[in-house]
Amino acid sequence: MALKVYDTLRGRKEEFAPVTSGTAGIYFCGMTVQDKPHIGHMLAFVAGDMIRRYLLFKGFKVTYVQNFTDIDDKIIAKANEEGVDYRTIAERNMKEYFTYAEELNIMRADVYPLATEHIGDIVALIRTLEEKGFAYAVGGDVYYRVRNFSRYGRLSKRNVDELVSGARIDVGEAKEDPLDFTLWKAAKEGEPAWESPWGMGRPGWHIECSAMSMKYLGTTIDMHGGGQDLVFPHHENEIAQSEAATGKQFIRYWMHNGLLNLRGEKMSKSTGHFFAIEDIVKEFSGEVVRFYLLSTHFRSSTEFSRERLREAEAGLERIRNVCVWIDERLESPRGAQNAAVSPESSRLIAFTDEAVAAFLDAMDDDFNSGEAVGHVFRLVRELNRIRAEGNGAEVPSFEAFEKARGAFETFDRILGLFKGGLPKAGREIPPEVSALVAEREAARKAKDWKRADELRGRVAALGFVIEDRPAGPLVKPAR
RNA sequence: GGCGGCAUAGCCAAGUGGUAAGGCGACGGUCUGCAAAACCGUUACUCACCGGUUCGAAUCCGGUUGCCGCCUCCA
Repeated sequence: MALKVYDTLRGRKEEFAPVTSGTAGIYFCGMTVQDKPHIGHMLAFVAGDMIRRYLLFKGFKVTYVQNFTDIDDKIIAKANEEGVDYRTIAERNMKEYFTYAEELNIMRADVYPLATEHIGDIVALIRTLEEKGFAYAVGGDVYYRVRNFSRYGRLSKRNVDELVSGARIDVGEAKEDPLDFTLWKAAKEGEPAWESPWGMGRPGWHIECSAMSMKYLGTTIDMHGGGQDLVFPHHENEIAQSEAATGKQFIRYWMHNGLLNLRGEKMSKSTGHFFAIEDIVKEFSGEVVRFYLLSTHFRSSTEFSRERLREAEAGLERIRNVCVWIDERLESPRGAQNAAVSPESSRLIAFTDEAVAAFLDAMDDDFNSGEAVGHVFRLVRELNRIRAEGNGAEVPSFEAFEKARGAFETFDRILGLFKGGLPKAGREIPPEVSALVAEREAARKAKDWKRADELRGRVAALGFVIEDRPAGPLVKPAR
């Protein structure tokens, strides 16, 4: 099945056809680093990461660019508030981003362009727009002439004439039309500023993304992603700027993730109504947070909930347990001795193939990770069933278990479930823990349950849990 | 007011023409010294409501109700 991608502009799923066959250029709108990242941001970046991983899995040569907008009014305001340079604020929040991106197993982008490091490209783009009649300078400001771009409003399904009522002219602005937006903003006294043909100033919001995306990915880019709240005006303006300058289609597929709400209200930096990822990661592992975010299709908006996180934690633990069991089977010499052609084996191999195929079909359908996760769980249950019932001759073969492990490797590679690769059987148990476990086994043989429970308590205090299996105790790190 | 989207079990959630994935939870059972993990069974005769198209609709069309987002900074 071919990969289908929902494009916001066309409003429907389309078969993915990149500019150059076999390669995919993706630009993902990163943060304006005015504040620390919240869980809603992370949803967007996890979604982008999952899309990228899937394209890599499909064999595409992917170039992934995620910007930071490191200069804007809010950053300046924050810097003034704290009495520091704007860079201090920007750098601090970028560092925060990287810390939690790593927690959530988000791959590093190929390029992380900063607005302030691309002033030359931005100025050049504005000059082009000026020459083509799409931009005009008034004093030290430069504006985009929206009504000159006939396709304006197509992405966000808005009619230019109906937009006028919402638009407004701020005090001190000298726009020709209320719809026009700022490309370059003259600096006030004491503000960070760069040289330009229009005097000292800084780029407006929107233009940096046009300049940087085209610089790294070309004039026509395969995919551009971001939150649904960026559709208007940010992405609408990006199209206007880029296509007016180049005369070419800017983006082939617009991908917008749904927003994460909190108590029925969108999380927002400006109102302080949000959960910083920093606080959530104190309660749940980054892997759990990621799994939670991927359990729903990225395009639907959802409600942030600790209860859902707890459910995700339980579910991920199930997957982890089965991976550990597969590893145990493959590591045990007994596992290798089973006949390759038992009915159990062929059944498991067929089931695994079917589950992987269904998983990939779901991913091909607009990266439907929610459905894909369902297929992961189907295989989990099948394996657990074998584990519960299977003993003796009907245990599947080494090859069948290898097949199962391969399936989970595929799931992990695409969804990024586990930071250090697939969970393995506990082979790295500290000697003091093993000693306690052995002591407890002796107590259990002697039916000294009190002593056994006490020893289990001591093992727990060291951060490990014991599961008494028919074949002996399994020790694993507590989660 | 304009534009867009969504309504599926106790909760979350997949499903765009062929008769309801999956997870969490709950209840009953199995295993177990206990626990943990796990398995089996039960948990939507039905997909907000009303019409229509069709041999057949949760899925398409029209209408109604409710919720949400955007229209201002925002992933």
